[in-house]
Amino acid sequence: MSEQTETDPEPTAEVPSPLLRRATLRDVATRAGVSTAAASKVLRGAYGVSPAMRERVQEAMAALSYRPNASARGMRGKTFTIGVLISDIQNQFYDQVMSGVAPVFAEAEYAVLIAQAAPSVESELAMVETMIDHRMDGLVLMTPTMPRAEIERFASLLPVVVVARGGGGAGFDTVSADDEVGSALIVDHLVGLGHRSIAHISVDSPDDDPTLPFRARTRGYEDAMRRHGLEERIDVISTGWTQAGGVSAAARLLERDALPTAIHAGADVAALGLLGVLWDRGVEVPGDVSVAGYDNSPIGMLAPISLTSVDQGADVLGRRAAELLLERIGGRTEPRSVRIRPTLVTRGTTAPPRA
Amino acid sequence: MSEQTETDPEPTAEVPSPLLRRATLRDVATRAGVSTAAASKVLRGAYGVSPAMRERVQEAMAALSYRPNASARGMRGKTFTIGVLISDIQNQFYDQVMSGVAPVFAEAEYAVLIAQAAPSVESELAMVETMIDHRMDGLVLMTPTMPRAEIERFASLLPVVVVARGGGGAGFDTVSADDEVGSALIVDHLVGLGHRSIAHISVDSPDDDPTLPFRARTRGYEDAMRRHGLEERIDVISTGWTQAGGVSAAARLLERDALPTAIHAGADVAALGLLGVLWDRGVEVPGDVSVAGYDNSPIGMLAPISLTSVDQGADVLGRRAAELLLERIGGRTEPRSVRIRPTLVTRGTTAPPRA
DNA sequence: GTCCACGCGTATAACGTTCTACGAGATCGT
DNA sequence: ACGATCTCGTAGAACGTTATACGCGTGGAC
Repeated sequence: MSEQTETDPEPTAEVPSPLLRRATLRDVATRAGVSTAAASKVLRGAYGVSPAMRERVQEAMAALSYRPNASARGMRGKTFTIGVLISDIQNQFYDQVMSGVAPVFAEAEYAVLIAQAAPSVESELAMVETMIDHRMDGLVLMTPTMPRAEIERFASLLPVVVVARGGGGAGFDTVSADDEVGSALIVDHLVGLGHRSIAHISVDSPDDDPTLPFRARTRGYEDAMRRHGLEERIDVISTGWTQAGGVSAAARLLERDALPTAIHAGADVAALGLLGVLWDRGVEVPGDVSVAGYDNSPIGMLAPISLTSVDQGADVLGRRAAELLLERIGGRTEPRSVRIRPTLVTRGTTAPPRA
Repeated sequence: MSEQTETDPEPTAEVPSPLLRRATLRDVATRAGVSTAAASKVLRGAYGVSPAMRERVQEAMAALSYRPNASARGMRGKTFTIGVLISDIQNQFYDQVMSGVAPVFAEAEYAVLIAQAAPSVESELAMVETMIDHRMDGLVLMTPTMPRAEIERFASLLPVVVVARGGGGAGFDTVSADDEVGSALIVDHLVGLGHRSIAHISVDSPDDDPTLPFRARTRGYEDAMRRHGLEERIDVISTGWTQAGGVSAAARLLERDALPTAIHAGADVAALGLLGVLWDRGVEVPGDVSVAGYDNSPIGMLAPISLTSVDQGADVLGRRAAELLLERIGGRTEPRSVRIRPTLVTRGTTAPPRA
């Protein structure tokens, strides 16, 4: 609307109608008495700047509280922004992962923006496309359920790291806890307590990609059962790893003549839904039935719940993922695959079966 | 966490493509045999396109699976992207709000990206700046704790709607539940049960802006106490509305000679932390002390917790916020302020005091 | 027949960066 | 003394859109 005067006495008492009029690199350059190219060099820490010039430009930037326009940057160079895809933001696990991710990118001066996907492959794909539209410099995908081919396709466009879905990839990195091992930890623990009738809640999905967490954990459960000579007792209930999934699993179990003596719920959220129903029906935990979750979420630690679970080391997962992504942005192309060994956390919901 | 193993799968067959080579509007135009200006018109649904041309261009877009470059768009026009600031992503309340926000923007063909702030004003400011750097078309701020002047400043740059922090604003809209009323609902409920000794957990913060939720809820508590002639019994413990805040509030209370007969925890998360300690110490709830939360989060509904709480209508809050933001983007400048009446949800953690 | 409005397209200048050239001095080896 | 080299700085062309300003037929009104 009106022209900008540098000798503006009072910092605008009026409403600034020129939507989004922030200082630009050209403003900085003008104020510092150099070319925009020079200002850009200072901004990027590029070669060819004298200490004197750097000083002046930085001063001008501070004085104008200059902030680089990410859109403009995205047109030619980098945006210094990382995109994170989270499907189930409810799940505290991802929040814990983020607490590992955030400081690494903050340290490297990358901004982080999160895209929340609805629980469907289409939504995941759409959100990833959106992040690419915004020219993010790299992507962290939290337990994507999309086909691996799609992940490869994205990875051919920009650096990608997948968290909590193992198996490695040709063009991207993966960071995950070993779900088969974690699942076996639970079975071993329950068998060690004397259980033989152990049910497992899995996810009802047509996708049988072996790297999907629920496939891996179910495989770990089945292998462990076989290893203990309990092949006949393998008992998988496929609903879903949500609170609702736990509720319907409980309903199915309660329809039977007898409950199993232990349930490996696959995820804490599912265990919570399951526990809610059991408690309501007066089923005693761990008296009548032992219950184990997976993820070691903060809620499960609460005294009245005290859920036995498996810790995936979420923050470590997040930190390693961020580090790998930075490496990839730095130019590495050989894929890497980090696998963390999960640990069992024994609490009050598991105990020996009633004699 | 235990140590991890790192394996490197077979090296990449090849580096797939020149990073980020997607179809551009020019490609579309060439394929359709028109100018880029024409293609742009079709893309934006602007005036001056014949049905035939529209047809051909749309066909070309589909064939090339064209996606507009948000960075380029951001340089001149809009990015069709909304930014959401969430401070405490742990808190399920915001997830519920998002479930109201998302469909509205999806319908209007806006993408939504989330910035997660650490719990500090500096972090909030930095994340908002980041979103402006990316030339978002509008911002939804979830319970920002930054000074109102800062919000006004941002609102002078782009459309802003504030959720769950009331009071209205000069240059932005607000959508919130009435915290004073909600807080009074709890006090009335407890007094109705016969309680007279009712403590309240608030937030330890130097900021006394009356629109901050914790100020409003504490005000509501105090007013209600006065209204019931319990002015002398006003008892505010300022720690924080987090699980940890609940834990330290519990510690402070247990140091005393006698516990209050009821506690208005201010937030479900704080109530959970509080409950954990009480349960551990063998304090019976609601026998020895009644506890009420605020937010009506899914965890509190779980049978063994069964937390009395206040429902803010999170999804309605989210939907209205999104609608208001779209209006603002559409050109409205008069501020609007939506206030929702919260409702009490009575559950198992509140009961009459022991005679 | 002229005039003008209208419908439909195109040409082109931004937008704010990055980055490749390139030039002007200063420094240096011989 | 004289190129060769290095250091520090500038010019200017992208990048992919949007939006303004035109141009050019058509056809209706007079």
